[in-house]
Amino acid sequence: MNNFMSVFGTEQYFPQLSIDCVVFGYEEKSLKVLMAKFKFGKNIWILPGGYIKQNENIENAAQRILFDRTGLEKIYLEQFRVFGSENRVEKSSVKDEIYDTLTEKFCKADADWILSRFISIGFYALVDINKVNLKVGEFDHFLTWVEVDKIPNMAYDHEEIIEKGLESLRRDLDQKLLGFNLLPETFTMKELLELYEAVYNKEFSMNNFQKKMLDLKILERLEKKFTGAQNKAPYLYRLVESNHI
Amino acid sequence: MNNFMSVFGTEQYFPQLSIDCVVFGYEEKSLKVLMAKFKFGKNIWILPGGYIKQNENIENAAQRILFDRTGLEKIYLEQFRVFGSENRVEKSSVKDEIYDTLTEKFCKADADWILSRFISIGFYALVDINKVNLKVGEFDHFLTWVEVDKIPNMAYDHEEIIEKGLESLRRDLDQKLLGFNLLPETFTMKELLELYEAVYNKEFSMNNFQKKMLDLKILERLEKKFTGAQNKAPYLYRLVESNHI
DNA sequence: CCAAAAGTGTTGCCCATACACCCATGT
DNA sequence: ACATGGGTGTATGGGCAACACTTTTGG
Repeated sequence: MNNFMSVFGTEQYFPQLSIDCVVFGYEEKSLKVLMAKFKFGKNIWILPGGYIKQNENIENAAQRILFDRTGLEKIYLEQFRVFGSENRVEKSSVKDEIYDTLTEKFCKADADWILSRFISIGFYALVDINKVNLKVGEFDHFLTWVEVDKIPNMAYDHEEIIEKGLESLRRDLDQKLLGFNLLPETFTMKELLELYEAVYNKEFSMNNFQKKMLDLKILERLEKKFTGAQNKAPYLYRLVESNHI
Repeated sequence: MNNFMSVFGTEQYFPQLSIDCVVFGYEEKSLKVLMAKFKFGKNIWILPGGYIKQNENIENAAQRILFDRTGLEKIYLEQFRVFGSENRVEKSSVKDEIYDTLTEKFCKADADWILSRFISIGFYALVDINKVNLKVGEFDHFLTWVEVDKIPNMAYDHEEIIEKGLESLRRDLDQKLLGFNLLPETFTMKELLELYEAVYNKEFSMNNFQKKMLDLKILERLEKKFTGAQNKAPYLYRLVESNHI
């Protein structure tokens, strides 16, 4: 194999620049983050990420990277920070562990490219977890959702990226009314409340929360949701069209 | 001159990745931004920027770039966004205007490197304008402060960068108590008020502002400042040490 | 004493919180 | 009828804005 030709196709990408995504989903009253078990090495967990093509803008690159993993288009995305300490990759144990495997699978040039020093643009994404169809990426063994308070040890600085992503989400959720991106089309007020409680890891009182939400005039009340439980049936709500972000 | 060797020294930097800084200063009741007249071409205005060395972290690179322009160390810096639409540089008229000049001054390889597609990390910086000693950078004809509401047409997407930088400053100023970075050590309450008015382009009432600031318990009252004016002399204040950011 | 501007006190409003209560649902 | 949880109304307190007032300064 020729050492000067990339098998992976590195020429089409920006060198030393990557995107890492903190994809948030909400399920069973918990806020979860999508992560991948790395295909090579042992027990290496990483965020879904990828590279930026030379003729692609950054947001589109992130959309493409996430479409490949989730099958979803037009995901809500927010750039929140750039990560690039000198030793994110080189000083990590991951590098030694996978260098040989990458050289075998691709070629030396690719392994060097992939394991050079990278600066990574952090995005967070909000998805309706029920609409996601997980599909592994080039370097993923499998993908899985993990609750934000049960994040395992992760490769490189990916734990820090999740942390800063969550901070940014907390800063923006209420201000920009982003929560609806994590829920299905219709939802009860209690489900919305529980989403907020999951994100902020703190309890809110139902009636005041309801008043605040209804005062915003962005929700339309639909029919009641009869669950068969012996109590008053809650109303379903939907975000009025013009307020979708 | 050898086309394969860089005169400018591009090998030491991350390719296609730059930093652009929106440096804010406050003077004569106005919020100002530092900008440079580009050394080549005609009437091209750019933000102070630069590149990231291979062995340097991002924040340090920004500090270095600004130290070179202002003589200040440990400037307050905040990364606020990445800019990288496909056509920031290529589609701009600036490219054609300066390509030949750059080829002459450096070499073709350098001109190509400098005018390739760049993704730029936007920082905003807050400085005490009186402490700044302006010094031109490699590509600057001269540097100057411009009021935020009098920004000229700028090269590439630098107007957008300033706009987003100002939005970020407005979001952070009060929350993170950053205003003091724009003022000298000691200041009157009115000066602080006027700084806020300049940043938010809106008036605040003196007594309520004063109450809010004093309630924060982060200011210590010093001696009065006698200006010779025939009115009550205002107190000087200083941010108490532990609250410096 | 007076004009100018600094600094303080008082009131009312809005919003978030806490508490109490009423309503629908299925057994 | 009643337990369960959804949904609404009312009082309380803190923070902010508007207004009125007192204090200091140099002429």
